[in-house]
Order: sequence, then C-alpha cells, then structure tokens
Amino acid sequence: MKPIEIIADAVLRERNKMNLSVSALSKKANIAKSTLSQLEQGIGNPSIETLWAIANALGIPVSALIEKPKSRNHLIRANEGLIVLSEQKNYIATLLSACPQNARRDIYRLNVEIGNPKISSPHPIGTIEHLIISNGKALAGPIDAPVELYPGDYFTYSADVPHIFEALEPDTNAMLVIECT
Amino acid sequence: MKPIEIIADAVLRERNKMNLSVSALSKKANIAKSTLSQLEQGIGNPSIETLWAIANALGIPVSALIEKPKSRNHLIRANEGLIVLSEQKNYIATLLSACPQNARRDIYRLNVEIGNPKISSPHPIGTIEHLIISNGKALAGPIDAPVELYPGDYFTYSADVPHIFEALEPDTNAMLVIECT
DNA sequence: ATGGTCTGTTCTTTATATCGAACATATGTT
DNA sequence: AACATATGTTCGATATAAAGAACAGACCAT
Repeated sequence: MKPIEIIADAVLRERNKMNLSVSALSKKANIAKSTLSQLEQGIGNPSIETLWAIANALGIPVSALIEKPKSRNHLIRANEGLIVLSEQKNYIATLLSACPQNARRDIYRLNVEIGNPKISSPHPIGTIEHLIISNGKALAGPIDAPVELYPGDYFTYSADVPHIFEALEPDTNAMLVIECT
Repeated sequence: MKPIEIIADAVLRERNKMNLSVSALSKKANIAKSTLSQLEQGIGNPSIETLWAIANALGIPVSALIEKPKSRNHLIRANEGLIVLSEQKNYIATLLSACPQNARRDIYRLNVEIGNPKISSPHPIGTIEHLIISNGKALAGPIDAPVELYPGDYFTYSADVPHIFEALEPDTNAMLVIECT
C-alpha cells in the first residue's frame, strides 16, 4: 500500500471522527482546502509540513496518519500459547507477544474491585493494550467485543477505540501493557 | 521544534548508526543525494514519498523520523508505585515502568513449579527483565541478589548477568517482560 | 423561487522540492 | 608526485505541491 493511500484514508477517517468539514479542517490547519481535498483523494505527494499542520489540527501525532492501522484482537487462554523456553519441566515460559519495531510499551498493574466498569476513551491510533489477568475475573476489551477473562488469560486488543475493564470478582488484579507505535 | 529539524536530526543520526554515506543512502533509497544532503541540513520541506523512501532504506518506520525524541525528565517513575490512572475509586492503575526509547519489550507468561531453580545465562548487554508475580511465591532476580516475591510484587533487574527464578510454592505464575535496548 | 451559507470539487498561478551534474575536499593508491 | 575514488556540498532546470479563486451541488431560510 502506497503512503499516499494510507494518508488519504487516515485523514478522511480522522476528519470524520472529529466531525469537521474539508473547509473547516483546512482553515484550522492553515492550508488551502484544495490541498486537503486532493490529499483525501490520494492525489499527489504531500509535504511534511502539510501533514504536520493537518495532524496538529486534528490533535493527533503525524505517525497516526502514515502508519497503517494494524492488529486484531487476540486471546490466549491460560493453558494456550507457544512455549518458547522449557529447558526444565518445572519452568514454562510462554511467549505472548513479541515487540514490534519501534513500539513503546509501558507496564501497569491494575487493582480493580466490583463496581462500575471502567470505560477508557480511545488512545491514539495504533495503540494496543495487552492484558494478563493475575487474580479474579474480568470482562475486558473493546467495548463492542469484550471477553470474560480468568487468571492466566492473555488478551490483546486495539485501544484506539473505546474499551472497557470490569471486575467480576472482588480483588481482581491484572497486568496491563500499553503499546504505542 | 519544527518538523524539518526533527527529521534532519533523525536522518543524520540513523544514517550514521547504519554507517552509510550520503551517497550510499541516497542510492539505496533511490533519491538524489542532493535531496538527502539538503534534508539533513534542515533545508526545505520534504515530501512524504521522500521520507518513505529514506525510512525504507534505513529499515525503520517513517514515524521514527518525525517523532521528536521524548524528553527523558518528563516522566515520574513508578518505583514508588505512583498511581497514574484513577478516575474511579474501584479502578487503580499503577505505572510500573515506562518504556525507554528504542527498547523492545517481549511479553512472557511463566508457570513454574517447585523444583530446581531456573538459572538463565546472561542476555545481551543492556537487557532488563520486568517480573510481576501473579500467584504463588518466588525467589528471583540476579543470581547474587535474588528477592523473595509475592503476588502483586514488581521487580525489575538487569538480565545481562546470570539470573534466577525459583518457585517457592506450587503453581507459581508470573508475567515476564524482557526488554532489550 | 431567490438569496444565503454550507458541502466538496476543479481550475490557474506561483513557489519550491526534486533531480542530475558540477563542484569542492579528503583519503588512499600506484 | 599524480591519480583515483571516496566524502558531502552547491548549482541550474524541471516537475509538481500548495494557494487561491472559481466552480457545481445541497440545504435552509425568508
């Protein structure tokens, strides 16, 4: 896929998400609306300054416009997964996710009690969350496709859409790795 | 900081890292070396196709050229268990470790039974391991300074020396994040 | 309907990014 | 020394991205 096509799609998508017209966005970004119109049609070869202006006006990083959205949701149950290190039979290491190039991965611990579900608003485009349940039971994932998770389960999903975490048992604990490219 | 300056710095830095000359890189990327030369001087306003070609030739994503290097003093470390996300009282997120630049972080799940300690030989220099105990009890860390860990504990240590993981209780589970820079 | 304000498109003009060649300097070879 | 092959630079010609205006269509008001 050529860069211009990715950008064309991304700009259109983000602009619609923001409910902005071509004119409004071009004005906000201080570029000609003809430039923006052609860009969305996949015509030409925009300069970095143009992309920068558009991304700023949209309140997103430039990389959100040039990286193609990737990754599907993936669930690995407690007893599943590729075992990669097993020199000893009492020590099992399962690779859940290899880090893609140039990704940043921050590590969190979650302590959640039964109550209102935690609804997170979308993170920047391309953001992925990795969730591993340590204790308890949770309903988590994209808000339109959450999954029931038990201790040991590993679930990764796109976090650039609204997503949910709800404890279904008291004292539910989890590891959360937030990955942004 | 203007985008062209960020790009100029990034291209020069990555090119040197790859031990490529201006001529060599321009040839690899199929662009005029004058274009590359001026770009590295911070002159002009490169097009996305030019950046794309350069990034491809360097084997890095375009975003690596346009993302400004993260300031290293802006993040409060989580070593004291700083709570960073707490909009709801029943949901506590604790930042354990923010990802440094250019690090790769692979995610593993460990299932370990009581028995011989697992002794891992040194990983490449700079490798760091992050360990979070989900269940059971473990003795883990560098072989000369292991620590007793209980569920919920987070321990990070240099893995470029021999290190150990020993289950002290049956059915000990942990999350392991291996980070190499 | 008639004017007004939107929508996004297609023009022309101008500014400039890219190319390729010519240009210096430097390092090494015979 | 003279030559060869690197390095990165600057130059003029050309392609083209961007700006701005003109454009057609949709929608709402009076």
